[in-house]
Amino acid sequence: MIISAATPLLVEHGEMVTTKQIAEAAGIAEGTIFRVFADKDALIAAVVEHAVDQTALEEAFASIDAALPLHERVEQAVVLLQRHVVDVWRLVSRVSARFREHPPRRPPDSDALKTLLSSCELRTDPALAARVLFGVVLAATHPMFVDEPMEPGEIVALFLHGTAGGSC
Amino acid sequence: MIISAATPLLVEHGEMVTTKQIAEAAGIAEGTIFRVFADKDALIAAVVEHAVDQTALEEAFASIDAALPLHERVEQAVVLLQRHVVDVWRLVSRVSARFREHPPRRPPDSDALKTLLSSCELRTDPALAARVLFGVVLAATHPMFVDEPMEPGEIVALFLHGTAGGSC
Amino acid sequence: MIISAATPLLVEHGEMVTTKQIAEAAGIAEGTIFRVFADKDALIAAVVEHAVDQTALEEAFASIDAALPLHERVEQAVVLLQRHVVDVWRLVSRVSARFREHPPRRPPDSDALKTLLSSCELRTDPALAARVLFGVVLAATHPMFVDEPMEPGEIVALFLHGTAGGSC
Amino acid sequence: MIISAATPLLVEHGEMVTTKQIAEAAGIAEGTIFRVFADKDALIAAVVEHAVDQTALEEAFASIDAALPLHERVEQAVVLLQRHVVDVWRLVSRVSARFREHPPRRPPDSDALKTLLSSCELRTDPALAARVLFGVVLAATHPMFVDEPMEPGEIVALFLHGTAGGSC
DNA sequence: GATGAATGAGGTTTCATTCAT
DNA sequence: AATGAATGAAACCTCATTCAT
Repeated sequence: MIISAATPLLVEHGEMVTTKQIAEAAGIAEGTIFRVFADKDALIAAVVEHAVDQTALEEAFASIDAALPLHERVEQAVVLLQRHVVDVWRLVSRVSARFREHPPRRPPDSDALKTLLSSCELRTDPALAARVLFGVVLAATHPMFVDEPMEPGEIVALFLHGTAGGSC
Repeated sequence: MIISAATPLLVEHGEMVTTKQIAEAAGIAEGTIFRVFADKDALIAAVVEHAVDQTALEEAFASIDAALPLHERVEQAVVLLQRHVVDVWRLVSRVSARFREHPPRRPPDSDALKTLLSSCELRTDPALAARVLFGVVLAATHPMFVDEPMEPGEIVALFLHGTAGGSC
Repeated sequence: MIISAATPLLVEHGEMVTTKQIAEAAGIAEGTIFRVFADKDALIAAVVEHAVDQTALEEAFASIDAALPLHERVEQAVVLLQRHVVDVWRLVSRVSARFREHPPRRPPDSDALKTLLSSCELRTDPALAARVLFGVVLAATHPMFVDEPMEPGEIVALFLHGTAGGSC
Repeated sequence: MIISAATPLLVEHGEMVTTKQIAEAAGIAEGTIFRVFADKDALIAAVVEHAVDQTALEEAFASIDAALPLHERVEQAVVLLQRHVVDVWRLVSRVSARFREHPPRRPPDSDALKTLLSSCELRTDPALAARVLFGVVLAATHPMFVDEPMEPGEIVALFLHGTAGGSC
């Protein structure tokens, strides 16, 4: 599959990746790429569209049991977001220029995630909570920011209770 | 100055920016670039090195009055980080591939910021607090995540007290 | 039929025509062309050979009644040549390079036309007369030279009596 | 000069000529072509425009002495047209597709040639005379029609007196 | 026999880099 | 020192040709 072969190369090299590299990685001839995609730009667009397709992520959020205690629900959401951050946002940030006009739907916009976070136990509105959760996960997971991803449980605690509350 | 002319172009186009574009923006001839930098790669490296140079940021952190109440100190730090996020991390994320080997020093690594956050009022260690603060600022400021940056005061509240504590 | 589908395309695009275009016009698969012709060059050669096949033209010339008055015979020849010029020479001139070595038989070489013009009423030899007739027809008919073809009768008059003989 | 190097190649190969061939013939690097012309199409357009520029031809016609006897004037025009046919119309006919919309100015449209032929000694109007002269010259000169160009004097005689007037 | 997806050689075009001025 | 025309390697892309179906 061309798209799956191209994705890691696009993460690695950005739009500087060559069609030759992609063809080699996909085990096909260079010309074959252009039977499937009009040009290199269309291929990149397809890779990104495929990567940011959040159907799977949305379904995963939706399948989290709403009856669980808040911190367990959030922890499961964190695990999903961590994987997504590594898989997708490294790609998106590499080719962000092409999102000036039509930015992709962002994980914090997920309705299922907002539903998950619409608890009377939180004092913020769900949309803001989702965004903050994503930000903390990002900073605690993305290789641009940390060498090793943080543990989900630790992320949940920071998200829920903040950093204040020391011993003095 | 070549570097200052090249920086916004590098943010805009990533490494796909051409030396011709940079020369035009800098108001010099294309060939002159190569009297200053060995090749295009050296120019990009210099742009990034200049951008991530945190001397100014470090000094700004250091100049925050340690006698201020915690939330005011943090708010001033948030303002600095927001500016830095917009100015620098958009660039870094566009050319992140070249940081696989030698990643640049990240804002949360700032000693002055850690000192600022080494308060007994926080229950986390300063390094973790700095990282979380950066993550929240990033998610609340970067155009890839929000259309409009959030207010610093709001960010501080989330950082310090988290999202928990609803009315039930 | 591949050849008849390819002919107008070859007139339109010259040798730049693609085998894909020809296959589409002929309503067949691209690969089928190569079951019939060794390669694209052989197809073009066949198209040209078919186009310049003057059997029909020769027979038409031969069927002109030799008992008719000279100017009527010539006029019928002009009509035939005009059709031939439009149909064939637009093609030949587009691919003329391949005739450097083995040029196709040219209309003025037609034996029947020469016979038609071997009249004691003409002061030129038939071969020259045929060539001149063809030249006048060409300049008076080909869309490269005129917007609208001239009337056959007018062409005959010029051929027979030239342009001299004004009122002074 | 790129244009003068490209002209004979365009006559020889039509639009199938490669930019590599042109660069080699011009003794320059292939890339240099694209510093001068936007693309291959612009180069071809420039070659044709240069070739069909009839300023020189027009001036040459205009410099023919109007006081000369008609047949001498015409003979000088024939010589000019013969050279032009060989130089220019072989090129134009090879790339004629691009003249569908805006055909180049044709030699018979030359005002100076019409003036030259506006003699009371001719019974045709000058525009028609010019076209006929061009047609006869074409058929008597172009390598697509004759192996060896005919003598100018012979062409003049055919033009002026036609072919009729045999011995019976 | 016919098909059309796949191929890859080769065409057009770009662009980092050089160097005579 | 600065220039920018020239370079040519390499990028993107086309298309004649092949071959498994």
